[in-house]
Amino acid sequence: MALDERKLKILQAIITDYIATAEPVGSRTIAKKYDLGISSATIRNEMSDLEEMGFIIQPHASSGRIPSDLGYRLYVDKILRRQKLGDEDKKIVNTMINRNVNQIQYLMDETARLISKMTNYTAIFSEPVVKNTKINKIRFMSLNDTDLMIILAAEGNVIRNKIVSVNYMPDEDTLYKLSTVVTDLMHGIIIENIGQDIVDKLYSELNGYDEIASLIMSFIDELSKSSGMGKLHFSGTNNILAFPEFSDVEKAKSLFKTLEKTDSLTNLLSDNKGGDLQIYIGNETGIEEMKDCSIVTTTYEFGDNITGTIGILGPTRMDYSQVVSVLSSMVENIEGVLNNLEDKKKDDS
Amino acid sequence: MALDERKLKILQAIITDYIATAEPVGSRTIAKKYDLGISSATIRNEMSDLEEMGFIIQPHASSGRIPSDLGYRLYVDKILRRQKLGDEDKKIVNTMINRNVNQIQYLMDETARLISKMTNYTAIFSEPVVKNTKINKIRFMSLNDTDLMIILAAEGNVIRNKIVSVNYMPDEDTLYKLSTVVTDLMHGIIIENIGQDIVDKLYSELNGYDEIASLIMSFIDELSKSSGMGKLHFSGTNNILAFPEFSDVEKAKSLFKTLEKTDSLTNLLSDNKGGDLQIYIGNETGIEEMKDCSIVTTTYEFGDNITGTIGILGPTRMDYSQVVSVLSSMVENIEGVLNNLEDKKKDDS
DNA sequence: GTTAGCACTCACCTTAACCGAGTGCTAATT
DNA sequence: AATTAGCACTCGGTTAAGGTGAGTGCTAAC
Repeated sequence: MALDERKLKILQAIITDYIATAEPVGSRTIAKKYDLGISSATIRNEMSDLEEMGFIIQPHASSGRIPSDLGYRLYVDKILRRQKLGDEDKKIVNTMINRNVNQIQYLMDETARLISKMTNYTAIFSEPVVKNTKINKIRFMSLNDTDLMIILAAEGNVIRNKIVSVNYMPDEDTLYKLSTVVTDLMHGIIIENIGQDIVDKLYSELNGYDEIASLIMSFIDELSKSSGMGKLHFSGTNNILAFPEFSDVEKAKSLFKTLEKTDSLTNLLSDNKGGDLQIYIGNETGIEEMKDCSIVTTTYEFGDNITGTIGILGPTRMDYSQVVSVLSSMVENIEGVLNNLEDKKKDDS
Repeated sequence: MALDERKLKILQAIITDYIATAEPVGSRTIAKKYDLGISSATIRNEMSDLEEMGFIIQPHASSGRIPSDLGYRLYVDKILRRQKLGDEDKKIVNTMINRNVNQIQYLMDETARLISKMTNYTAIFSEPVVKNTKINKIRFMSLNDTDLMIILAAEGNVIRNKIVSVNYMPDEDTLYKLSTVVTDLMHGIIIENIGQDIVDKLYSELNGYDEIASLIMSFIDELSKSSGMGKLHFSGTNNILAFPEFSDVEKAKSLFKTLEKTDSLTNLLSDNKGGDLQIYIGNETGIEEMKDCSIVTTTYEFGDNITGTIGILGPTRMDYSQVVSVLSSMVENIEGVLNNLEDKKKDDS
C-alpha cells in the first residue's frame, strides 16, 4: 500500500486537528473542516489504510483516530516545514534577551522562561558544562580566619565558586599573589584536561602552601567530575497541568516525580551531541512516564565547546512547528549573545 | 455555653481524625475510635453545640463535621503541645545538615528539602536578606576587556556578585588595590546604612576611577533596595498534588500560580518579625487561593540581624504538631550551624 | 475509484433507584 | 438533669438503565 499524496494530506489534517483539540478526529470532521475535495466515506477508507500502516490509532472501537508515535514521526520528518519566527515574536525575544545577561546562567534562565511563556510548554535546559571550557581566572578571597572562597571564572563568564575551610589562612596580599600565580599557570587550559604535569607545577609554584594547592585541585576535580552534563533547570512545569493529557492528578504527579529524578532526562538530553535539533516522540523518549510526551532538544554552544542543551517538553500532540521554530530562533539568539561575549574575550587576549 | 473539658476532647478527636482521613467525621466514628466513655448520641449533642460555637462545620446537611478555621485556631492555641523531635529524626537532620553547608544558600536549600521530605508538605524559605547585614569584603575580578565582576561578601559568608560592563578596565594589580581600599572603607558597615558620607569618601578615595565607584554604588543600591525580603525558594511543591484537597487539577493549578507570583506570599512571610513561630490558618493567610491551606512560619537569625524566614505550607488539615516540632528543631539546628560561622568570624576580627 | 446510505458500536450523559453514613428529635433510662 | 436508645429523615455517592450522537465498516449504486 502506497503512502500517496492524499493519504499524507489526511494524516496532516488529523494531526493538525488533534494538536488543537486533543480529541480523536473523525472522517466527517476532516471532510468538513479541511477542503480536500473528497467525501467522508473516501476519507474513512483512507483512514482505514493509514491505521493499517500504523500511522494512526483508534482509541476505542468506534471513535475517531489519533496519531500514533509513528504518525508524529512521519509528520515531523516529512511534512513539518520549519518556519521562521514572526516579526512580533522576534521583537519580544530581542528585548527580553538583552537585559541582565552578562552571566550565562541568567541568560539561560531568561531564555527558558521566555520559551515556556511563548509555547505554553515546559522548557528544560542544562547548565553549561564547565568541565569542557577553558579556565580564564582563579581568585581567592578570605572570608574569615578559616573560610576561603575559591572563585573560578571560565570562558564565557561562567563563574563557579566554593567556600572551603583552611587550617592556615595567608594574608590578603599573599592570597592575591597566589591567585595570580595559579591563574598564570592555568589560564586557557580546559578544565578537564588538567593533568599531572600541571598539578606538579602547581605544587612547586605554590611551595609552602600545599593546603591551598590541594584545595584548588579538589575543587577542579569536583568540576571536571561533574556528570557530563550540568544540572537541569525547568521553567513552566506548571503548564503541564493545563494539558488535558494530565487532567488526572495521578498522571501529573508521576510526571513531576520523573522530572525530579533528573537522571533519565539527563541521559536523553545528552543524547544530542551538538548539531541539529532532535525530536523524541512518545515512547522514543525511553521513559515510561513520558509515553504521552514529546521532547525537542537542541544544543547551544560558544567558543569551541558545546556547552549545554535546551529543550521543550510537551504532550505528544504538541505543536511541533511552533516548538521547532521557537527553539531554533532562541538558540540563534543565545549564540548571538554568547558569541559577543566570546568576541570581547578575544579582543582581550 | 461553656467550652468544657469534654467538648475540647471531642474537638480534638474531630481534628485528629480529620487530619488523618480528610473526611468529615461523624459522631459514631468518634464514639468507636476514641475512648471518651460517652455514647454517640451525647457526642452528637456536643457536636451540635460546637457547631453553634463556630468550631466545626457541616459541609453538607447530613454529613459528619469538619473543623473550621476557628477550630484549628483553638486547637493550635490551646490543645497543641509542642513535642520534641524523635531521636531518629534528629539523627537524620544532623547528618544531612552537616555537609556542604559553608554557604547559607546551600544550608537553606538542604534544610528545605529535608523539611518537605519529613513532613510531606511544601517548604518555603526566603533568601537571607542581605541589606541588613554587615559588609565583610569587596573584591573585583576582571573577566575580559569589558566585563568586571564585583564580589561582595557579607557576614555569615553571604556572597553576592554581579558582572558589569566597564569602558576602561584597570589592570589586575590596580583592581586589587582598589578592592582593598573599598573594603577598608566599607568593612563592618550594614549595607542598608551606607550613606552619603561613605559615598563621598568612596569617590574621593577612588579618585580617577569614577566609573568603578559608580558601579559599586549601583550594585550596593540594588542590594539594599531588594524588597525587604529575599527571593523565595520552594521545596516539595509537588507534594501539593498528593493532598486530596487538590485532587482537582484546577485547584492545584491555581495554587501553583499563586506560588509563582510570590508577592502576596512574601508579605505573609515578612509578617513574622522574628521571635516565635507563627501559624496562619485558612483565610488567615489573606490569600484567596489558600483558603484551604495553612502556613507555619518562623525566622532564622544569626549575628545581630534577622536574616530570613522559613515556613511550611500544607492543607489546613495539616498535622500541626508534627509541623511545629519539625520546624522549630530545624531552626534550632540552622542557628546552631550559623552561629558556628559567626563565632569563627568573631575570632577573626 | 468514489460516494451515498445504513446498520451498528460505544463512550458519554442523564435520570432514577438505592445505599449508607450521619443527623436531629423524642422518649425512655439512669 | 444528663445520658442514651431508637427512629425517621437527609443527602452525597454509587450503580444501573436508557438515550444520544459521533463515528465506523460495509454494501450497493454511481
